[in-house]
Amino acid sequence: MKTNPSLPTADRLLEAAESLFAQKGFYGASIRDIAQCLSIAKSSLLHHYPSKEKLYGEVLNKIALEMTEEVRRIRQSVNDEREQLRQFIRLLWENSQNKPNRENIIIREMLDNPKRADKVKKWFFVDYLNELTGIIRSGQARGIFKPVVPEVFIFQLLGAHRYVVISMPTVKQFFPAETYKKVVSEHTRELEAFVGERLFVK
Amino acid sequence: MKTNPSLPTADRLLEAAESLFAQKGFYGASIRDIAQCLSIAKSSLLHHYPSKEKLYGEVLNKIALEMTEEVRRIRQSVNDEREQLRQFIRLLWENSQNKPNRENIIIREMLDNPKRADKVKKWFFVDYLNELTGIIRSGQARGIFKPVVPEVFIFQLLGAHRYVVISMPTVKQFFPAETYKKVVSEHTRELEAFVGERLFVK
DNA sequence: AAGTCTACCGACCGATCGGTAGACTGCCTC
DNA sequence: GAGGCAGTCTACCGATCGGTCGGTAGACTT
Repeated sequence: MKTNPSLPTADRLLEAAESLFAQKGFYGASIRDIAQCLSIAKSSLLHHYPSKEKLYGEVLNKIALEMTEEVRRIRQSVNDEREQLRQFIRLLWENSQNKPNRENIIIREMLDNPKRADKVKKWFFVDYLNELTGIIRSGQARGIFKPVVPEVFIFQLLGAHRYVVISMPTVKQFFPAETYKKVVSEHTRELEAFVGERLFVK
Repeated sequence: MKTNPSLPTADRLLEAAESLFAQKGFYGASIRDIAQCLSIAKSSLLHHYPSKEKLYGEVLNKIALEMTEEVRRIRQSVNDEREQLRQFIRLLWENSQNKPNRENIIIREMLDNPKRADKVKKWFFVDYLNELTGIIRSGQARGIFKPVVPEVFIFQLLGAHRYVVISMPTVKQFFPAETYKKVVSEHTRELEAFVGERLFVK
């Protein structure tokens, strides 16, 4: 794992932590390994982040802020909610290519959250989800979306996408190469068809 | 964590292991804790399963066999592929209620698999997935299903379901109680609508 | 020049990890 | 009754975990 050497140490640690937490999960990744990515001592990491939990929290927080901001930008740049969703699906796909760690960490967080969550007042991704359900509600108010339950629809859309993304390495390994190619090329098309048929009023 | 005391120790260990691996993942769960669920010593566990990896593998294998068998039974009991899929969705929902550990373990396995998989000849869930894509292919051959890519469709369907299931605890905690109720009550209805609109030829 | 701050280090801590060795116990078989 | 075997135990191992400690080098302030 390489990090950008021109960044401050604290930011490079966030990068390395994001990558290792994504690969191995909270328990599987050790702060020694994370520090080792920058060739610094573990105690130096603990100088920047007082505990492993805090470091993990900062990683989640950074991801959640970035993702929320991305959706807000889409909502501001276009008015039509149908186009907002199309752009959102494109964004999902781009991020799964450019920032593949995100999907892994988010899903791991959902799995581990019930055991850690009592310490957290507000969950990292509430804002993000509210932005997304906001798009649905707004479209429904204008009569161009069917009356689905916004939360269900968004969770299913995100699930359909993220599950495919985290499945990719497995598909690549255990299924024919042709199958893998088809999954990659047809995935977003299918997502768009799902949204179009299930949500958009004809 | 309680296990059924009338079962052989080896089976009770599988039960306990399934539960703990589901909750904490492979690294987060310790064989000490698993043995403690039965109030036996850790070395007694290692008498039944020679290593943590082997135990984990047995858990996965058992789950995969059960799930594959469930789908096979559906395929044998009804002929119409549309009805097979409807029953499969019902099965997904029932299992998410009765055997909530499964979804967690499967998703954790997909996340961790790339790092562990080199030791495995054949992936645990290949048969299961082939049964499911088989339903799609069979329906397409009979002209009652649209020409989607079977693998993409199945992965998206499974993803839409499993993501919602693993999100439930989080939704319950950070969203209004009413939202949680709506997600529970509308989830399978939405899945059925997804299949109906996206797959079935009208 | 003295004091202060940031960044970093190696040494060390208690706890826990997965796994091993050897002894004991009760049951079945010869 | 002897021997084997399955199942369980206590005791222990080396490795690694997250975290603390005292201290150092250098930049900046006053």
